[in-house]
Amino acid sequence: MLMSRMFSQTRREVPADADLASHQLLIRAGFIRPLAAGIFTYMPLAFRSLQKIQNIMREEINAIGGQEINMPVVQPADLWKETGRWYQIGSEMGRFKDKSDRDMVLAMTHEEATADLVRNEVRSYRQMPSLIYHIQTKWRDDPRPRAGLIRAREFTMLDSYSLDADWDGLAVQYQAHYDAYKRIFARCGLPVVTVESDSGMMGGKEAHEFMYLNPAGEDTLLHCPACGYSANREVADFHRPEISPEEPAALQKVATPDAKSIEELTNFLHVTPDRTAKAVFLVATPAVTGSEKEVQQEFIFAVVRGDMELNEIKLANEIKAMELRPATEEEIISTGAAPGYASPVGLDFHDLSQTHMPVRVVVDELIPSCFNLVAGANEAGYHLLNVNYGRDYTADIVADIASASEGSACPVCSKPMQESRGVEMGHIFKLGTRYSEAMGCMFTAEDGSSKPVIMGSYGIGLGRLLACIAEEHHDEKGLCLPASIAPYQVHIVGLSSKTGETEAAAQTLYTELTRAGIEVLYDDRTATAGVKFNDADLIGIPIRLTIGERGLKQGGAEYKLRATGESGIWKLEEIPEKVKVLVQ
RNA sequence: CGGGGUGUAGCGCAGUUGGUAGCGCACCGCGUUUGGGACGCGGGGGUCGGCGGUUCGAGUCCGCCCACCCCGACCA
Repeated sequence: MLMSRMFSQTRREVPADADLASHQLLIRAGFIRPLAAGIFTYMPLAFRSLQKIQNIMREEINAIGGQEINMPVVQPADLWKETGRWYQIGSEMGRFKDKSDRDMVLAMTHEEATADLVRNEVRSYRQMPSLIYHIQTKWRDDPRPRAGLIRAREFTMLDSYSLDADWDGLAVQYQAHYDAYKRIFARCGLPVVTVESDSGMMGGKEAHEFMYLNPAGEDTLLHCPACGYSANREVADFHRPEISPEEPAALQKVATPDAKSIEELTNFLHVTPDRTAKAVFLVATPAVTGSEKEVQQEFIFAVVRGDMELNEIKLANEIKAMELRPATEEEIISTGAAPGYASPVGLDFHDLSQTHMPVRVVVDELIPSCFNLVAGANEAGYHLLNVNYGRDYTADIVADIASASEGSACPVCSKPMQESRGVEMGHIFKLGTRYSEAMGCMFTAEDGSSKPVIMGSYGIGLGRLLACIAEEHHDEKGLCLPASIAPYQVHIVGLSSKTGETEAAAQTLYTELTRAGIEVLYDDRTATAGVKFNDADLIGIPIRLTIGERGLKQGGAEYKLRATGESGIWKLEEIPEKVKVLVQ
């Protein structure tokens, strides 16, 4: 490629609206251009890198038996109504009507399309195991796109779908993806860690995420250095501390004016947060499948120890809620509780005339083993001392609903865990029969019975991957993408000379390397050396070859490796061979 | 959706008490240059985010709206 003909231009200035290094550099180097919030054009350089990433993906997924297809982005809403996701998913889903007023969906993911395909194609256990995949556009109208390609609204995803006749088969394909994904990230030069995760809107049994550790990440991970346990905070388990027994003391009401928060309360009473109970109020919408009818919301009265945070994901999973939102002050009062001074003590939740909503009390599993906690008195300005679970109140559910945090005891080995931030690069799900049952994907088993197909789904976001690779591989001068995914392998910087000999030598080298099958970006512009060098650093092609009088005098070209800075002289005739060795 | 910020040339920005809109880079022409973002001369480029209001007069003051960015809520 001649740089004088390249469509994209580099920029000297840092774009004013980009914060993250990857975002700034991808724009400055001319890889991407924004069209709207979270919507980008991939320019020729990014397009080439993405194609290389795609080819790595194809090789790895084909190697585990994948067959590439291409499913539509625009889909009839009927499919999504069948699985219930039309109703479960909110404004994140792109919806519109076609000319005959039919509800349509912009695909966020392709489980429905896959299930529809499967129910029409798969009849027999003999057709499985099977694995189909595509690399396709997704639309997710994120409430807050940010960080350039890392959190976009429109993006390309590799998503594959495994089909099995039994659970053992799913386990095999799940593990195959786990391994293939690790190879994909390794080949792209991106370090990732795997963690147990929540299955979120996908549903299903088991899930893992592939995380790129980076402070800019939006997920919080817990990792045990001692035994290797790692999980997303959304689902991370932890050992609750041992509580030394105490004699339950008599309840005592004390005035605690203006002590609405745990911090104010502990300061006022001179106790530590672990001696208090924290009440959190939420309104839950129960999960539904495939039905449009109104569902009864319920009021959730959640209690965790004062030094811990409620984990809404765990809670939602525990009570099988589709959606949780904070309760309003009116709703809290209607249960008889006093906002800021609330506890389940002394409340009767059976009278629904006030709340119009059933109430469930859910307490964290640590609470029943605690003694003499401080809790709200359900009267503004007062708390109760010596509240004991069992004696003073009970719960409908006792469960793990608290978040693990830095230092929490590992659920496996009880050693303290560490917290870190990560970007979700890939997510794999054991869907099981969540979609096949809802959409009637049945096959005839060996014994003649009819059974639902057992599915798995697996995804990697391509743009996010490119952005994180850029995040990992850059310096103050620009990008230095790994050779496996760099848009070109060699960047020839052709300097000008009075005699024209450097131009001629650069042109010859360009032709020769291209003929040898090497991808070359040749800077043939009439710009000054500084401009060319700076652009080469910014774009970050792995091997830079400078053709100038200085090098030609020594019988060759100066090479410089972008990633390491290693440099020297290569004789012109040996360049193709040297390059081939390096980019392998 | 809540909080904060920014919208002026392709990019980065300035624009005072309200008085016909500027700088740097980029771009075009000519010339001189040519090893780390050259120089001279000349030139083109604007619905000052939009609509409405105040005013003799609005980039500037007021109101509403929109877009983009950041924090939070949210998020496979």
